[in-house]
Amino acid sequence: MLKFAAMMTATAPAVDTPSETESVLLQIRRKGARATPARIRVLLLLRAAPAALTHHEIEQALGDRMLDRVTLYRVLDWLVVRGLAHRSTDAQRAFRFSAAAAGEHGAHTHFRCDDCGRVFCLDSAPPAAPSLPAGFSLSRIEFDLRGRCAECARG
Amino acid sequence: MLKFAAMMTATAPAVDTPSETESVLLQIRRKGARATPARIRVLLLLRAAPAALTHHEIEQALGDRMLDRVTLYRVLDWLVVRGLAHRSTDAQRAFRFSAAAAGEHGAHTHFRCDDCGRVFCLDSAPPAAPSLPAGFSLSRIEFDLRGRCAECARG
DNA sequence: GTGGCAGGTGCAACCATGTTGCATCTGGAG
DNA sequence: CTCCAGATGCAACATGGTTGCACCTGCCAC
Ligand SMILES: [Mn+2]
Ligand SMILES: [Mn+2]
Ligand SMILES: [Zn+2]
Ligand SMILES: [Zn+2]
Repeated sequence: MLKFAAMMTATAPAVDTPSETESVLLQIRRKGARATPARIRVLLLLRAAPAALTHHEIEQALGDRMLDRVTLYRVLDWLVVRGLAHRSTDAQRAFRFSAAAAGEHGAHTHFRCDDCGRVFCLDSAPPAAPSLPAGFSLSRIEFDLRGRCAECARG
Repeated sequence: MLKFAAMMTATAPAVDTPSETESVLLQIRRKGARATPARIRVLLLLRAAPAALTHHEIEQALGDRMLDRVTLYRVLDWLVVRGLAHRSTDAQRAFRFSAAAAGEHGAHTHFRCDDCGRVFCLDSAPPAAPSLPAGFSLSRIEFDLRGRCAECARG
């Protein structure tokens, strides 16, 4: 599977432009918490990523300036609880994290690559819910498309 | 969460009637493999289960006649590879297994309880796929409804 | 029926992913 | 500048799943 470092340098502009950093810093402060380097760097990464990332991929991407493993888990949990990131579970039973688009809420469509395991967030709105058995209550719809991503299909 | 043993005795008829056993035995032999007690018992269980089960729940349900942990993993893998069972990943990042309905193929709708983690297979057909980015190839649609099941909503 | 053996099983060790407890450190309010 | 709630790092633990290898057994040939 593609290393995230390569993915980033290949497809994305510099991650920590002053404007992006400023935006992230405010996003964090607005939640009434400290804008620590750990949170800032991780949120910048997620916002620049073209797909949802695993804990491991984030570690790789942080490179030499690596955070403690546990701190990274805690930063990610914090981002999710505060609604700044999403967490989903991939086919390899690992969590994947993506930045929540500002103001975004509700259901949300994904494509998961069975080969490399990456999750791509699609724009198209998910379909409406069918009726459920009696007594069941619905809180959220997850509409996942599975197959191979362009990268993996090409290789 | 509800113990599977209780679930079974409460809702299902005897699991190993001669006809069911015979059917399962043939299903296995037709794949050109040995009909071992491990495979037979596990497949009977999956076919009788009202929802997708975790490795752990299957262990519990086997009770005193427990298989080795690893053997159970291998039996489940074998069933999945041969198309006799489905595997999905639940919100607690554990695999869940269900018997593949005979001759069934293609997409397939689920309800996952956020409380007890069980996966219920619904009958309704999933919606059609939206268009994908260039180069992506679709192999399967996963349409999951999340919320609380009747059991958990009541309690 | 009775071997023989490919395929299946058990056991021990291992790995990956995520969590908990606790001592230490620091962002940012005052 | 000081102070401390909140953030971090480190060690230990938990859970779910995998690998390696010796031993066992369903099932086919005879
Ligand atoms: Mn998403
Ligand atoms: Mn199913
Ligand atoms: Zn891929
Ligand atoms: Zn439930």
